[in-house]
Parts: sequence; C-alpha cells; structure tokens
Amino acid sequence: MPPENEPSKRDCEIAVSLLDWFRANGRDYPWRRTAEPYPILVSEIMLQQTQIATVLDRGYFARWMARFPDFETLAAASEADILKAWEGLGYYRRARNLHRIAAVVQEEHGGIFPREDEQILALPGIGPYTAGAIASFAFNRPKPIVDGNVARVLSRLENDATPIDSGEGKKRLWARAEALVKASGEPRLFNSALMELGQVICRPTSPLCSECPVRLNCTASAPENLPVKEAKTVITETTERVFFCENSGGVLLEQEKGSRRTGMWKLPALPSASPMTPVIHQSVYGITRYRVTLWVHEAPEVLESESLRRVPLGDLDDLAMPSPYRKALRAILNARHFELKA
DNA sequence: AAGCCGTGGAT
DNA sequence: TATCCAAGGCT
Repeated sequence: MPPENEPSKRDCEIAVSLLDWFRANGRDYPWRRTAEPYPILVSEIMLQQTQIATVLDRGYFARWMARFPDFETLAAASEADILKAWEGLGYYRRARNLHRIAAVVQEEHGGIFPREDEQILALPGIGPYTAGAIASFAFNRPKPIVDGNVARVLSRLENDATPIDSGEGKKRLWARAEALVKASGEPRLFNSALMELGQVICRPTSPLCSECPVRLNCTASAPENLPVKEAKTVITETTERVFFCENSGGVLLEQEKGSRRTGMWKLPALPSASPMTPVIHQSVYGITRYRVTLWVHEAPEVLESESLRRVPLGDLDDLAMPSPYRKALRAILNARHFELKA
C-alpha cells in the first residue's frame, strides 16, 4: 500500500534549502535554546501580534521568566502582578489567559503541559497557530503553523493572489504549511525557518529575493504585490475625557471593569454630567480601529464613587495601567514636579 | 464571521 | 504624516 501523501520533489527541495539556510543563519532567541513547554508557551503568547524586538529588547520575556519561572509559580501569582508584568505589551487578555493556562496545567494536568492536540487547543488563548507552534517547537511534532510571516512567504512561493484572510486562502495556506513541514522531517527547525524567512528575507516590502534560499522554487512574479488581503481597516476618530485629581493622599485612579482592559487602572473618566473643567493635558493614541484624542481635565467637584481609589504617588508604578494613561500621568506629574522646582 | 482587542516600530 | 504590520484568538 503506497503512502497517501508522498512529499513532492519540489516540497523536499524547498524544505532542504530552507533548513540549510536556517542552520547557517538562524537567530539565537532564548526560547529557541529550550524544548520546555513553559518558556515556549510564554514566548508564543507574548509574540502574538507583537514584534520580537518588543518582547526581547524591552525585557518582557526575561522579566516574566525571572518572576514566574514555571507553571506552579504562575498559577499561584495574583492577577494584579500578572497584569503589571504585561503592562505596555497590549492585548491584556493574553496575560489573563496565560494565567488561566497555568491553573489548568496545575489542576487538570498534574503540573505537566499536555501533549495531545485537543488538550492544547482547548487551553484559553491558544488557537491553531499557537497550538502548532507548541507542538512543533516543544515536542518536535510535524504540525503546521501559519502566522503573518508564513502567509506572506507561502502566497509568494505559490504566486497565489487568493486573499490570505479569506476562508479559501486560509485553507490553502494551512494545507501548504502542513505539506512542507511533513516533507521537512524537521518540524522544530523547519517551522522556525519558515517564519524567519518571512522576517528577514521575504519581508513585506523590499524582499531580498536575490538572497532567498528558496528563490529557485519561488513562482512569485511580483512579490511586492503579495499577499492580497480582503479586510481594510477604517479608522474612527473618537474623544475620551478623563480627569486628574491629586492631593496629599495621591492621585485618584479608576479600575477598568468592562471586558476591555479589565482590572487595569486609569485616570478616571470625566462624568458626562459634570461641567467641562479646564484641560491640562492632551494626547492622541490608537487602539484597534480607533484614533482616540485623550483630554485630561482638571478634577470636577463631585468625586465620590466606589470604583475610584486614591493612590499614593509612590505606589503608582505598582499598578498595571494601559500605556496612554501611563504616559499622560507621567507627563502631568513631571510637569508639576518641574513647576515645583522652578 | 466580522468586529474586537494594544502597542510600537518601520516605511 | 499616515499607514501598515507584528510568532492571533475570541465571540
């Protein structure tokens, strides 16, 4: 009985070329020096929609691993500590999901990260990409991964203009990624190589085709025009009004309670019923499809509320705060400090 | 399934 | 300056 999916000669060539290139040129990252599920999981969650430079250069990965070195430590940590460690990385649900995963591993898997695909996929915050990444990086199993890099590389390799965010496009990409990782015989190395090719050679603009290890097998006629996407994000302008209220006891802050940025602290919203007090700081920040103009007002008169807390200046850095408010608060406090000295 | 969820760097 | 995009997932 012949094997069902014999790798094609072309796929074997692509895999070998990519593996050779990666063995000679692959970058050294801390999560590539280990096959332990925990650090690999942490890196994968941190790197979702986040650049490697952010996670490495700004110290997030190193600090996290020092503070929460294993599942047990992470499971025992408070959500406040976890959000604080994640502050500035964005998509804060990722941090809470990582926390929840640690609890599941401790309580349902006896402290051992599960190997079964279904069990991995069932963990909160782990979708098809991250499940494949852990299966291949930690367990060296031939599972495909398709992230933004891989989608770009594969659509160019096949000169395929099917939108990568369409159902058909995703189906093709995952099928190609699966065929290639199986042809490689080296899941851990190959998946890393495929992504890194997208980062350093097959870049979104100005791809370095003359240096590409798979150029002989690439069919792209105009690589700069690929991949094609359907979705176009329309930016909506919005306005946000908050207030700054400091006295000898510290600064008044409000804890977020909605689904968005839950548990994090911010400058309190200016009550819609309150009068427009003078503006003391203005900034603009982007969040998903919004461009928000943030106005920080002087405090209105009425300030009683259960969601508000007066935080001493020395404790401000201990609370997890989304970047726009952190920056505004620092700017305001710096200005005040400067005035006091002057 | 289309909208939502953060932030910073590159171009 | 504006836009894109980065190791996506959830609802």
